[in-house]
Amino acid sequence: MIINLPGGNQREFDSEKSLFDIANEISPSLKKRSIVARLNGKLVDMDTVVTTDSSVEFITTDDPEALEVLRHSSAHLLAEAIKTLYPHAHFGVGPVIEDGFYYDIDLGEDILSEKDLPIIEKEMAKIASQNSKIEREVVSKEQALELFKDDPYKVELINELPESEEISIYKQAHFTDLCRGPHLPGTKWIKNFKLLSLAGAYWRGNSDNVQLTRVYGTAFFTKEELDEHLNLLEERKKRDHRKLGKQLDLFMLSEYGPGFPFWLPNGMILRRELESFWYDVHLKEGYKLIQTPIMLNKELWEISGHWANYRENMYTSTIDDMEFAIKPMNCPGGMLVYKRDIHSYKDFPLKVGELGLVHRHEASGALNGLFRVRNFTQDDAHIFMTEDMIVQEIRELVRLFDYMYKVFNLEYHIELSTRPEDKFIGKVETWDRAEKALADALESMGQDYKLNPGDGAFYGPKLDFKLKDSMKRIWQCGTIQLDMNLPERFDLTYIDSNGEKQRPVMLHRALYGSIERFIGILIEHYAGAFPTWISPVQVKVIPVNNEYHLEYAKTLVGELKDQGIRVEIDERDEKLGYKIREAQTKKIPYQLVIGDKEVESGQVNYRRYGEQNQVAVPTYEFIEMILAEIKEKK
RNA sequence: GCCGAAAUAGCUCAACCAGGUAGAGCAACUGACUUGUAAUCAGUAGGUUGCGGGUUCAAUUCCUGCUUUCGGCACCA
Repeated sequence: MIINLPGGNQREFDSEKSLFDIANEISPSLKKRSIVARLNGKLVDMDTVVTTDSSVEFITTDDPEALEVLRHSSAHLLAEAIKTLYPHAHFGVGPVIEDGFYYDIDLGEDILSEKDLPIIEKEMAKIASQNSKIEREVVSKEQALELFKDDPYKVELINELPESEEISIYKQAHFTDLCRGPHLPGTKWIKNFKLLSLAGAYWRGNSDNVQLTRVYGTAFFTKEELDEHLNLLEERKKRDHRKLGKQLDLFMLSEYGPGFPFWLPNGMILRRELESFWYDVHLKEGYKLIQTPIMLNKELWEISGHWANYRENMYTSTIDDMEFAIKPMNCPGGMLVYKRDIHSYKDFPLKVGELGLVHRHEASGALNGLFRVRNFTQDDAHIFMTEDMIVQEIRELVRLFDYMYKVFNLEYHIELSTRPEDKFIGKVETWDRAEKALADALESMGQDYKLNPGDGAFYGPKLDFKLKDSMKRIWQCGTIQLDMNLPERFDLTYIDSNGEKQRPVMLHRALYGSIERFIGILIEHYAGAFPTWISPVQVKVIPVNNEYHLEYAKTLVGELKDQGIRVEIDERDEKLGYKIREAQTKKIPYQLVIGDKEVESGQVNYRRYGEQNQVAVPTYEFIEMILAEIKEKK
């Protein structure tokens, strides 16, 4: 039997051997470090016996796959501990997730609270220290059903496994789980783990099903890595935009309006900067700007289809015996504007933008700071054109989006969502053409994207721009959606070169997505230390001694204000250190300390936020520098 | 919406487990100090303990309904 190893090496063995033995033959230390192995491309347990010529790659603790195995086995260990403490517990699923693992558990009448987590952890550690072997066994469906007959969730899973699939179970000490594997050779590897949180989670992710208790945890091979991860979690909490929003006086929320954010003066500056940037860019790009009403007659929403499809999320009001709805989207209003005029193919592409305030009644449990609110401003635009313009327009948009996101140093990836399986309107051929147009545009630019089959809106395929925040959550911000529905429903037309009426193609697109959410992401992205151009206060002037330096400081503030720089002076009778500390905690980009030296030389002494060194420059030089920085959006 | 947890001064938190009508730091205000890169000192004021109901001689504390927030789930045209 010949075993091919990575790097073109080969070993020959007379008889069948377990992967343990093979690793041992290569080197005892390899055996010690190996968690699982890739046998002919498939990850398997170390006690797997190899009988024929094969390729083998040992996965050691250094490989990323090993971490997943560790976490998967940690989930089993968690289950075993729970089973020990709560013998009546039934188990759902316990998979590995991005930063750890979880297990869904039915505890019957029992309720777990955070206080129980350390107790469970202790039990886990106790079991792990016994170093029981984790062993795989293949069973028939009947055996599996018999084995898990008291576990209703497992029975459900077993019954849904395809007949062709081999059913395996994993045994460790006093616990056996239905599992595909692979797993660690033994529980002794599980040393550095932590249970993090509890949550309710619907069985199989369906809200019609019962809710199980989900325990989240994480695990690493070394204590250092675990500590580092836990520190990271702490760090992320510090960046939480809700916390920073409070500290930096950006926005507030009130019980009187759950999900309706209030913008404070500092937050308004962020908004206004983002909005005026948006307006500038869009005017440059040839967009026309409009504003449509917040509230429109129910009949309009019947035409648009929102009344039938989106009513649950709409706020309504009856006025003069007529029913009105507050707009959850801007498009129907935009349609009315389009229909006001007769359009020619010569007008195309017609790009119409609107920063429109929409209201959506989101589920109470979904609300989350600025990330999920009930009223928000969409930076919407509708682009009307002929079908053969699609590829070119998409290219233009991807370029525009890329430019805007780069200004903020934001990472993103694009997803192409295609026709839903059953719920869609229009002809399949039209969908195919539209999807191809989107894909062609991306490919012609060499732009990578992920395919999201069946995830399109019912009215058309879309490109979503997903930004990653500091909590590693993915947020949909930008979106480009082809709409094959509204032009039809509103009977939009244009006159083609033959003088005949035609149906235009329409794109919806949003770049920030929602200004509120985008600001939330920026707060966390910058940890509240905004680049100068959007910073609510750009410069803080601090006189060393009011008696001698206040006058000069005030003159300086005047000069900066004349240049449009947002500057504040701290003229309180406090120690210098006190005022500096406050300027630092408010994360103001530049603090200028004005004392004798500056007054005498006509200079300023600045310190950039996040830096320790102080720089003395002539006032005009400082002004030139900061103006350039603002202009370049740094 | 669902599961679980929480709500005390403007902010961050204590007192609650074993009921006896709340305390600290920061911020605010007053005064003194007159300062060179992250907190000067002293004093003053600040609370219907989220809202309502119940148990009790007595409720911030125990029970309960509601509201909001947090962690998730579901949702997210």
